[in-house]
Amino acid sequence: MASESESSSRILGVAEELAQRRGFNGFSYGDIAERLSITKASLHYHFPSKADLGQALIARYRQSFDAALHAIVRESPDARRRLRRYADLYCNVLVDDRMCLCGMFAAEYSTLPETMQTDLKAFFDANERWLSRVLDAGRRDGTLAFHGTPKERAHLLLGTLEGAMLVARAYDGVKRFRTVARRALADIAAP
Amino acid sequence: MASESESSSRILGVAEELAQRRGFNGFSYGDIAERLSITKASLHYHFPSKADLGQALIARYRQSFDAALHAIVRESPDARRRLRRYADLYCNVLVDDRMCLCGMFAAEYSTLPETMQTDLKAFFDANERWLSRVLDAGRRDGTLAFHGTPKERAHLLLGTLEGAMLVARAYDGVKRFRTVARRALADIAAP
DNA sequence: GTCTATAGGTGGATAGAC
DNA sequence: GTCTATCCACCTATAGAC
Repeated sequence: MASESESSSRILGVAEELAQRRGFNGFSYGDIAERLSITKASLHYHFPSKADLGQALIARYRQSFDAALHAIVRESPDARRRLRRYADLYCNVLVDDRMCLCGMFAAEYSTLPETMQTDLKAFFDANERWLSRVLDAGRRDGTLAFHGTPKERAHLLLGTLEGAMLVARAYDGVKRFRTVARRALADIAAP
Repeated sequence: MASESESSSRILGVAEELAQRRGFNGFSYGDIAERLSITKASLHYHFPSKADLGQALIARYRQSFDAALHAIVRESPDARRRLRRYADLYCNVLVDDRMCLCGMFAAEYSTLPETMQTDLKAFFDANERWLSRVLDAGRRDGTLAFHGTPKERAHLLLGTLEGAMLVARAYDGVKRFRTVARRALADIAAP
């Protein structure tokens, strides 16, 4: 893993914002260059092809997501609290008028380079493994109650949050998202 | 409402497929022209700008969706059965390796022309009105059971189905979608 | 309605100087 | 690492002949 130069991480920050707001096919090297007041050629020095840039975006996003998940486990012992904080991660993205990076890339899936497709699935897999464990533990200790396997529930919950986010963005609807997310979590809380 | 020429509807058919698979920013007049063995200039005769094409796509999609919803109401009196058939609409899109047209456009929302944004919201509004009514009726006659308002539930259900679709497509996962959709519907079936 | 031809712009990407 | 300059492919869109 290359230790990131400051230039690279500034580039990734701008690219991430654009990708989350407009999609991978919705921004160009020109857009990034303009915002950073550098040239497109300089960008190609750091990320030779757009596929490289996209892969770096997913890697970075995943790292920060993983860190957030670890923090949740460390700081919140209760399963319901963990899920609420998980949903808050999505919410914080939405208030900044962004879509989840990987949800956005999922929409564009068939147009992405293979490397990005592979890393994208790995991101979702990691999310679902984490959710599965939290759901399983919560049901065992009696704080959660739901039908089906934890894995199935994890699929459902991930889909619900991504989908609620997707639709809410068209309505500038952070409030809408919050209501839906709370409802979804309340449904699996033990009575 | 212009009665559609045969050329126009053939163009829309191809454009719809491309839009559902690759997104509005993921296909071009050139792609359509190639598949229909005509020139790009001919396409511009029928749809002067890409915004016009996009608007026509949403209008057409909404018409066929509305027709399907009416058919469901006509043929299925039971609320649970109606919801199952509603989910089947999504499933039939997915098996063709497509995403819901409007779910795809929702991802690209901020890059779309204003006219398309407006029509997109109207599509979701209509869907949620229909779902609300079905959910409300089902709870009244005792076939469904859920917390919160029918409108809230409609938001949740729509988000869940769109999101499950979004993620499932990355896994070539019709089966995955079906499982998630069944689970979501089972959650609101009366015991 | 469909064509040829073309305009005017932007996309990702590279060569080579500094 | 960043620049200028440039390549070539592709994009949406238009003019005008048939």
